[in-house]
Amino acid sequence: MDELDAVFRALADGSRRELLDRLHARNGQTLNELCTGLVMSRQAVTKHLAILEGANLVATYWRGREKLHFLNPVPIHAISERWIDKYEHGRLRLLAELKKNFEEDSDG
Amino acid sequence: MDELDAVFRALADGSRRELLDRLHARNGQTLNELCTGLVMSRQAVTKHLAILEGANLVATYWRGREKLHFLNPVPIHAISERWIDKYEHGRLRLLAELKKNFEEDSDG
DNA sequence: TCATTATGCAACTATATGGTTGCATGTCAA
DNA sequence: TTGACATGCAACCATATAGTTGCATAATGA
Repeated sequence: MDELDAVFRALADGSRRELLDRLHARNGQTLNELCTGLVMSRQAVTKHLAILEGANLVATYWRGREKLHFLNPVPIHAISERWIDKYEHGRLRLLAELKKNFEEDSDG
Repeated sequence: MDELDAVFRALADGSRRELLDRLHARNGQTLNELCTGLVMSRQAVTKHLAILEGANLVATYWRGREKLHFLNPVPIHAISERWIDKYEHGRLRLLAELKKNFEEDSDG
């Protein structure tokens, strides 16, 4: 369960989700490439990427002096399967409960 | 997109995910019921529930002096559809890219 | 060789976060 | 009516987080 926690925490930040989106759009980018167009400093991006790496969402390897970043979709698949699906299954039932509750509420 | 951010942030904390799990197990619990068995104070639970409410993950209504909490599955469905699915679709391709990259790496 | 480029490391800062405690308010039931 | 119960509100605290700046290191290429 601790792996899930790292992933959820990593995904909590919008800048990190944007970095993932950029890698999703074009995989294997260098740090500098990922920095272009962002308002924050390179160091800030480095830190975000380190957190994504720590959550196994990004894998890296060195090509000369460049560090290439690759998206690893496995942890996202994991939270989808192990956590989100649980809520999706009972979704219509839960919605019905909510609705019923609000109806009772407005009835008095 | 700001709604997604609130949901991701709300889900980042393990205590909050546990509260959602408890409501998923039994919907409509009062604050006191949700507190039982947890190590933190009632006030801490209140704050967590407020954050979940702020992200629309939990809906509440009053019955006398008791506050009932209901799970709202819609935001979880939303992040699943609007964010996670995007990564799930290209998942095998992304994995293949990762694998290929590591093979090239070990080749030299 | 040497300047340039790509990145890392460390120290520092401001604010967000998760938690606490104490007291107030409103509802229920004897 | 009054005490107990369920919850809210506010102040406070320690730590985590997101960001910065400055300097160091290593690869590239002219």
